[in-house]
Amino acid sequence: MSERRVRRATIADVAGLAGVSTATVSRVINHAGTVAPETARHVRAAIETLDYRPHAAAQVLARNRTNTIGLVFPEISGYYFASLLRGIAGGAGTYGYDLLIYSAQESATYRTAFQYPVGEQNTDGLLVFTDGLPEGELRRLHARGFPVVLIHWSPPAGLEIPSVTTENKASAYRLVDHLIGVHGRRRIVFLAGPEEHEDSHWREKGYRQALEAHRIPIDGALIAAGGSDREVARATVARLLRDGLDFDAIFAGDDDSATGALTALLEAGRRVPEDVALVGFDDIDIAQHLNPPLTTVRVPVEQIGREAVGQLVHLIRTGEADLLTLLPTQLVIRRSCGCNVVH
Amino acid sequence: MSERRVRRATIADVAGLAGVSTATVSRVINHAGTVAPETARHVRAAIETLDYRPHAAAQVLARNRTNTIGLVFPEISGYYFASLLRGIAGGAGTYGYDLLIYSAQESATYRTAFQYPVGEQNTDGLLVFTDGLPEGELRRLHARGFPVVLIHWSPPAGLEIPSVTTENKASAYRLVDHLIGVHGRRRIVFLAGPEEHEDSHWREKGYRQALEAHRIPIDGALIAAGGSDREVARATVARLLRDGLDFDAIFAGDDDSATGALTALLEAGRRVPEDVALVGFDDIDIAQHLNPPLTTVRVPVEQIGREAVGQLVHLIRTGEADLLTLLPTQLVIRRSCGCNVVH
DNA sequence: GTGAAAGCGCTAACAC
DNA sequence: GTGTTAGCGCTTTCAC
Repeated sequence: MSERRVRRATIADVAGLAGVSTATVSRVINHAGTVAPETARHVRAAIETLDYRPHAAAQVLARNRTNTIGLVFPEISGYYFASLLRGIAGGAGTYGYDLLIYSAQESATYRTAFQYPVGEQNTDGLLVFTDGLPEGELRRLHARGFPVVLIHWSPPAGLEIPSVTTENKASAYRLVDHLIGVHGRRRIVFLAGPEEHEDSHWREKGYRQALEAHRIPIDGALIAAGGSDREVARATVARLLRDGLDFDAIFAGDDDSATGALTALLEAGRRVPEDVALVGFDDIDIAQHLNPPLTTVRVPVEQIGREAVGQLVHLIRTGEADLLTLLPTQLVIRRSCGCNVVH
Repeated sequence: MSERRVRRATIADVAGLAGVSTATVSRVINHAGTVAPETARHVRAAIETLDYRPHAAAQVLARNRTNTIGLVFPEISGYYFASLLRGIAGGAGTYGYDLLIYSAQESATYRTAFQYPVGEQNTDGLLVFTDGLPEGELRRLHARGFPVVLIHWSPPAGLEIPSVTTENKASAYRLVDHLIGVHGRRRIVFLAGPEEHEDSHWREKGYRQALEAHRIPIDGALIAAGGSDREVARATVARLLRDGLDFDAIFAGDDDSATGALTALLEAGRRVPEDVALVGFDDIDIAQHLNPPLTTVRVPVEQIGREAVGQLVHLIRTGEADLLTLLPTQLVIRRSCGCNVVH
């Protein structure tokens, strides 16, 4: 197919047709200043006739605000991401901001420029998910006083950048405590995420504290890589099983990993939870549909997204925001831990 | 925390510091025209010193192109969405376009304006997923010759708008044919999606043709609502089971529904695939981790996203694009259909 | 209540 | 190889 483009109407065209000045048209568009009802009607009629849309860039230039929020993240994947984006898109909509997104994974190929595709030049503020931006860029933005809010990670040392995340440590503690206290498990595997994954770090802390509280010595052999990646978790658990490691439970770090761990367990003929209890973290949509349904911690992902937008908008408008927002979680007991719940 | 904003440098500041005109700075920024190497070095030094970033809106206004692609969709959810967005974000990056996204779910609250938050005023072209935009807006854009590409749906009658989707009917046919031909199933439930869900419509066509090919009469009782929503699928299958409907297989419409159907089946004590064979569509990440692993059709979701961007960019740049792009699928046999595959 | 006009920061045509 | 300058389409101040 092929198209011929139609010339777009400008504010001057509208003004001409309505027999008023561009200033008046602008007032009508923005519901600003005072315009006689009759005049306004003419203007609106002209807008309709010409199918006029204010040119966004021209407005931005004149107003000196973009009315746009930028979102940066390292990679797009999984249920978790979709929920977070839903919250962010919803929040942006609520506050009347547009959403410009940039995923770091796409960059390498073509970015030779000296700038990120999203930043001060095209947004009023940035939301950065986990380690979406290198420290240098973060420092630069901070030095310029450009509004930034972090999601699911903390600023580098010395940078006072607000961040929004969830109560990882205490929740992990409760989860592992449940495994030990209620189900008598003592050889609990923890699948740790990558170094830079802060959530995993705090969850491991909670895991360790729970063991200590029950006077169970920490066994390094039980802590293995696999958090935050389904396939890695699957491979890791398969390996532990092959190696004949003795364990009676797995805390998978997150639900995605739990999924992989479950597959490995079933493939090896282990019964869950009879032979090995399994718990995750996040409560992604699929958790309740696993077989057995997964015991986990519900993270209010969508709400985290909304809250982050709220903090950012506040920062943009007032220059102020809470340095740390910690959203509460909830233990979700299903069957994979050994409980026998009707759900 | 609180911030003080720093004044941003303009092209004039850079020109001043480097002792050249703004035109020269512009040439350096855009690698356009000719600039003496020595001069360019000075300019770059000035840019560095002032931490200068070209104001995006000013560039847009002067160039008369936004270099931005808009993405519109009705709702954000599931693995499918994440994969699609990954493809789109990747494609946009490859072609050097920014990505502005808008989810219809956010609108109602605050949009009183006469325009969608994404359109001719702030993008060079639009990607519209399923029924993300009402027909009226589509017609308006089309009338203006504004570049639009549809993903996973067709244009309303009479509108020649390019669309990118996948081979639904033929794939559904092969899937159901497998259930009948290989596993001897004859009472196959189909979980249909909502009316406006085109994919579901074509998949149902494939389902019907496969039955006909095997001379199995279509039984209306076997076609029930539930496609494209996990919870609806679960409830529907639970009801069919309660009602004592006789069936030996389920074609769930998509993997999300298959997940819900599986839960309902297991809760009712049915064995999959022994009592009831189950197949899905899409091959979302989780499909292989279900228990039993799900037999399904692999839809190249990420590639669909990339291809859509490719078509849109071509349309923007040349005014031409393919009216229909149909991406091929692949049957993925796992165990939920009754096959006994090592995977 | 309305209009004139000065920018907003940049690009690109043209002149030198 | 580089500078001058006229827009790009809008908002907003200041007059009237």
